[in-house]
Amino acid sequence: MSERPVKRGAGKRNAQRLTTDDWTAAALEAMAGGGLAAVAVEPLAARLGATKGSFYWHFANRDALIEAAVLRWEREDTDAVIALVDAEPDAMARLRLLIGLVLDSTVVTAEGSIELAMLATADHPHVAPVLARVTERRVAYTAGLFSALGWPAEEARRRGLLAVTAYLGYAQLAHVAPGTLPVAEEDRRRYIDQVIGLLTAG
Amino acid sequence: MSERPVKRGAGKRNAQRLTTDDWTAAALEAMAGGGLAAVAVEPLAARLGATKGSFYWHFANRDALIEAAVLRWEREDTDAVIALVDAEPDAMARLRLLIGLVLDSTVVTAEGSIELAMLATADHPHVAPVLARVTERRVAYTAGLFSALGWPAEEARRRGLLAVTAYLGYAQLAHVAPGTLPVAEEDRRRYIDQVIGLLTAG
DNA sequence: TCGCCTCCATACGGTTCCGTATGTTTTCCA
DNA sequence: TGGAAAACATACGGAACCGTATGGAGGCGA
Repeated sequence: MSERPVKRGAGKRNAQRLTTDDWTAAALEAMAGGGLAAVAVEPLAARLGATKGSFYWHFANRDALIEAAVLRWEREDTDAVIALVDAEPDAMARLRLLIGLVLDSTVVTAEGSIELAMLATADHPHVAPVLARVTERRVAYTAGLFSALGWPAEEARRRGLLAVTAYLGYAQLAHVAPGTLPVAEEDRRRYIDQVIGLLTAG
Repeated sequence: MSERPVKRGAGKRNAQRLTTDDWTAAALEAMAGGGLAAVAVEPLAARLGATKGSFYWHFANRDALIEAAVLRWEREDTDAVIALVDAEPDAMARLRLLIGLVLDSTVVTAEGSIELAMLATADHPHVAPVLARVTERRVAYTAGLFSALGWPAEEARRRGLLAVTAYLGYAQLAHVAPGTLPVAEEDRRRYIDQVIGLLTAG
């Protein structure tokens, strides 16, 4: 447990004055731990060593904080994997890298994932459009990978769709029934190889 | 919209006296619509045309209602598909039937699914064990299907795992980005055929 | 029919959060 | 260095919920 509130992004001074970024960072942190319901003004203020007076100077209301937080998440955290994978020149290696990265990410951030919290509140008016955009980008990118591997557009789309569902479902499994997943490193590797093999079969 | 509160299971009389089943049914209904947070005593009582006085006679507290509701869901609603599929004698036909049924179920109950609400509150002390049991049963059953199709145990396990993640992910996709899924009946059929083809490839 | 037990309504206190109103401190610049 | 503006604290009212306390209506057996 970190003693003081964790600063996100470029470290500001450790003074008392808070910025809007401090609040959105705390909001995302709270969201990762307790879902959207944990993004509550008064608890957040207490966690930051401040009061509501500070918050309501930076934001109009709780809803504005939520919107700013999820938009920040979309902007800063969702394209990281795609950017990393896209640096790889070989198409097949890109696919391998992508599958390996995302399946590993589910176990690393098993408890307290922001993404799981977003999925858990997908109906919220400010969460829904963000999730829709992020998801559509992922499907399009993954489908593009299969296109680059030589499959025709519709076939590539279906395989990309299956790949994304396999990731989303894996994240859910890691959350609700981690015992069903392969734990040993060798078993994990075999599972990933199997997924890649089946996704590129035929 | 149904005018009067919907009775779940065998229809009781329409009188004023409420049973514990009436309360758990209303709880599941509320959960499907608004998640676990919507399972609140006072709103539920209002929806049933009663007051909290009635509720606290049938249950010790809100937590007891939640536990009873999720246990009822596990008991009554989670093995329906397995029971249906298991009646089919041919193994390959069982797999086809299973995949078709579960992928169709995601679109039918797109809004207001109890299962999505459970996944969204997977951390709750009473929800977690139920979800874990249900998920493990599903993985085991699906792995069994692949075993019956001739694959060795570990290989069957991996394919069953992939099948379950494909379902869970599909349900999430249908919820957060339905636009990415095939809408036309022909496209849906092609996608299902593709999934089955890849799951049984090699 | 009398009293008991079941089932429910009413009324209350307590908690947690939201949002506003208003005063207080800090910063920074003219 | 004074004073406005920015950044915060304090205090309040209100909503939504939980849980308890208590009393009342209605069936049912003795």
